[in-house]
Amino acid sequence: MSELSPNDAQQRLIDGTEGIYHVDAGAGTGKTFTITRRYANIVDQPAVEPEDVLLVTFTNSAATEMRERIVENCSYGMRELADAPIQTFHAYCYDLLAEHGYRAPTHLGIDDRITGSTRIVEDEFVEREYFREFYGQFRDRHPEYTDLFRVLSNPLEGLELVNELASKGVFPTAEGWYRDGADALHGSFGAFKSQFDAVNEPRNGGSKQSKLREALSGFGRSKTYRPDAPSKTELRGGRGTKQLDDSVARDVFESDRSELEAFVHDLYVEYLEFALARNYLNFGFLQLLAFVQLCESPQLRERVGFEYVMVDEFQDASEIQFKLALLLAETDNLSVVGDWKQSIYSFQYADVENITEFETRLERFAAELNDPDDTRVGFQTDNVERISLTENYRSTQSILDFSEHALETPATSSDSVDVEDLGEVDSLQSNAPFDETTIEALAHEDEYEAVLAKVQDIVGNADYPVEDEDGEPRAPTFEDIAVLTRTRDFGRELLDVAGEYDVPVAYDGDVELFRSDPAKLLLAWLRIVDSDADRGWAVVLERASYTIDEIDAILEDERYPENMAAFRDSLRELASVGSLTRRVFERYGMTGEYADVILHLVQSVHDSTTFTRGDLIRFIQDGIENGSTHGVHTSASEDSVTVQTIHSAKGLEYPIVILANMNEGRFPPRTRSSGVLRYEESVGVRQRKVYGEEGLYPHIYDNWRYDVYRRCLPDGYDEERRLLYVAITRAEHHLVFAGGEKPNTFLQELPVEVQDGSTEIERVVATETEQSQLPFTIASPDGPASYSPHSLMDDGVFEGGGESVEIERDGEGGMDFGTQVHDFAEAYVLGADVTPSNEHEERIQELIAGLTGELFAEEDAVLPLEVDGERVAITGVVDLVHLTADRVEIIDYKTDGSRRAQAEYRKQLSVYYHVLASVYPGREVTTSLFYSADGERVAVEPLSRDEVRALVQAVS
DNA sequence: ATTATTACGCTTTTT
DNA sequence: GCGTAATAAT
Repeated sequence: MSELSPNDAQQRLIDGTEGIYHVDAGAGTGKTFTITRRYANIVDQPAVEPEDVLLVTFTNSAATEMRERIVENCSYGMRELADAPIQTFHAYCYDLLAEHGYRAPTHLGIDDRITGSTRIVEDEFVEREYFREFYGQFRDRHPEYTDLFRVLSNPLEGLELVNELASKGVFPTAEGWYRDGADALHGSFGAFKSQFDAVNEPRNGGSKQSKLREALSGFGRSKTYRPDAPSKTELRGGRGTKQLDDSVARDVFESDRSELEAFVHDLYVEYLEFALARNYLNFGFLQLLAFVQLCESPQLRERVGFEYVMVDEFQDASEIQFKLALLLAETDNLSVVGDWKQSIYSFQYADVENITEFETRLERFAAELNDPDDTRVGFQTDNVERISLTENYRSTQSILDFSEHALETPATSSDSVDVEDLGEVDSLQSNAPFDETTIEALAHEDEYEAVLAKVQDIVGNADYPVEDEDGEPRAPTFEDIAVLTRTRDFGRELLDVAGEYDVPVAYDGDVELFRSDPAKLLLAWLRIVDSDADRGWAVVLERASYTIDEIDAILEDERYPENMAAFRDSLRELASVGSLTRRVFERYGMTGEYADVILHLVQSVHDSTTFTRGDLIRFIQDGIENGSTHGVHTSASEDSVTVQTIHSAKGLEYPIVILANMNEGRFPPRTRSSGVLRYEESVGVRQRKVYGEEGLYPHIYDNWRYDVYRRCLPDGYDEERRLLYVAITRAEHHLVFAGGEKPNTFLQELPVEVQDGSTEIERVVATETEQSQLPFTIASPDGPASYSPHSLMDDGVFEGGGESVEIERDGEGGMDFGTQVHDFAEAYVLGADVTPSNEHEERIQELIAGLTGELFAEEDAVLPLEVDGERVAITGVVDLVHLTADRVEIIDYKTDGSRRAQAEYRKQLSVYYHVLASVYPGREVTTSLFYSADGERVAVEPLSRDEVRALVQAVS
């Protein structure tokens, strides 16, 4: 945000430090700017210290940014604000419990304590492992719930339900439910009935059936209900009936759920006890216990309560977080700042009604929190001042005007938006220096290619002007463009295709860790160690460049390569999966970020449970299947297009946004609605499936009541429209919508003409100049002046470092054996008609045959280095450079006799590594040695630039 | 114009 | 198993 002085609305908020404020801060309206000024204004009062002001954000990075920007704007320095409560709800709750939460579990009747050693489980997959273990014990302890265990085929749904309840402030106690939790679990017929009535109203002035009746047209299709269920006709009435009978509502709502409720209670409280006994808390429990501790102790509220509470990004808050804010507010100096139109995190329990229904929820929650003997919210809640920030500092007016269409566009052909129900949309006014915006849409069956072609069309094109530093128009570069997508998969695919054409594209976001090479290899070795499983050996052998025929033969005879079998045996002797993991990664020289994160995960799971190899196998398989993601740092290269999900682009801005993947398929997902267990405020806790009576109906039946009531719950496309809105409002100057073979209704209905995309992509060629970017000078490495890998092979003596080392040979082919093999390899890559004359050459041939993409051999693989315009020679030549869309593999052939000189090879490969890494930014560069004696490929970890530089300088 | 039935594609997002 | 588009039936 570049504005220097606040506008009127911002100023009102900055100055209005006292009282309750509900701020509608639209996209790009200088929200952070205003909040930091307001904060500065508050703490600059003589009677107010930073510790009196709670400023809540939803990410740690947002908290850090806030803190930094506040320092710029107020009289306090970074040191004085270092401990100021500018943090996330989770971080605040953690601190609160660490200091005051010792007895928190006892308020729920749980005899346990929170201590300094209580950890937070941040990784959801690690927590799932814990939960699985808990669930196993729970099952054994509760034979009375056999029917529910059989219904709940996926135990993790239990965890999901527990987290959902925790996010809404529904907590168990040892004996029952905390405060009014029991009511919450039952739901309220009145609330349900009004939802029922709303969807059961006939449409088109009575000529058309209600939404509810239409939604139930498939009632009972492909499922079996218990015999007491009504038939489809009984439920809906005959053809021509317009709505369901009123009595259905009561029939659906009232059913005996006592067993389910008891089950949910026991599962919930016993899992909480399990976690506490294991000394860990998840994010939900963290907030749960902080809430309970605050609720139960007026003294604590007195002590930690804040004179001022501000919540940023309030549309991301869950119900429990709203309530926590109320408990922490000592006075009515409470302000919430957010934009309901950007609420896209419902799967993370964000509750958009916190902000759309702020005033009524505030009153209701305050009333619920207050007891006759304990006033927890001690201020008036009926005097809320609303401020709307509408001056936009990001986008052109064309884009801002267009963005409103997102909220009104139908998502499917049968969908319609009721503008009345929409909520208040305060139109934004642009501040852009010029508005030469293009808004266009394209669809092409080769969507990836079409998007990349569009990127190339835009870059350098004066028809797509963006702003330079002085606010003047300039032609765009790759960096100005962001491709936003709904799914990670699309982004990753686009990255692959971009690699094929050398279009500079970088993916920004988490990666699917378990689908990476290190994870797959680890899984393979685990399977080998466990049971010599074929699908383990196949992966390992393939990695070692055995051909399919060879692999088949080896698996058939179970005659595994000796060195591999020996490695397997050594793994079998290891006691822990942690050390096994480390050994596997060591063997392959995998020391990168991926391997580190996997090792860390394995160890964190292993530390606190009895984790076997079998468990680890399942853990990784799970990760692969579910595509579990983890933050792994990928270095951003220079001028390149950013690809990211819309969710991760929230809060960011780009001159040009291409919103891709606008294809059929519902989004965002609604996993919670399809689960077996579900909680909804109006109807309470419900189960979708029920079990037939023992002996009579041996199958699992669907619960017809569930099928009806779920059609009464709000189930629109509002969040999907908001996602669209968020994507559009990221754009400063230009917008492109892109779809594939089957564009979705959004793409068809938005007021923009959809053109046929072009797929003509110009291949980008790496330029010579990039090769001169290495900032260090290369001198001859040590060793004889004419040294090369070949010379080593030729005479078998390496004279580096002043001492001669005799290379041992198996006597397979005389002194120039290595040269022959290399000559064969080079001829083979260059397309000469050669046949292998020994098994070394055969293995190299197989290695090369298995590589797709471009291959550079021998002399072609030499990369001249230029430093300050001077050509610098490197002695030695790598044997093979293998180029694919996303990888550069540098491979040097060795027979087995040369292992002694590995340090030297490493140095040489490292130089190539850095050269190629700068020539092909964005691709993964690997260095390895291929041993033709056993067909094994060994990864070599390249030295860092500093290490190479130090070595080179030491020699020269 | 409205309602009923069938065919088909997809298993998504992340503090 | 679910929702949607396409198609058939009234």
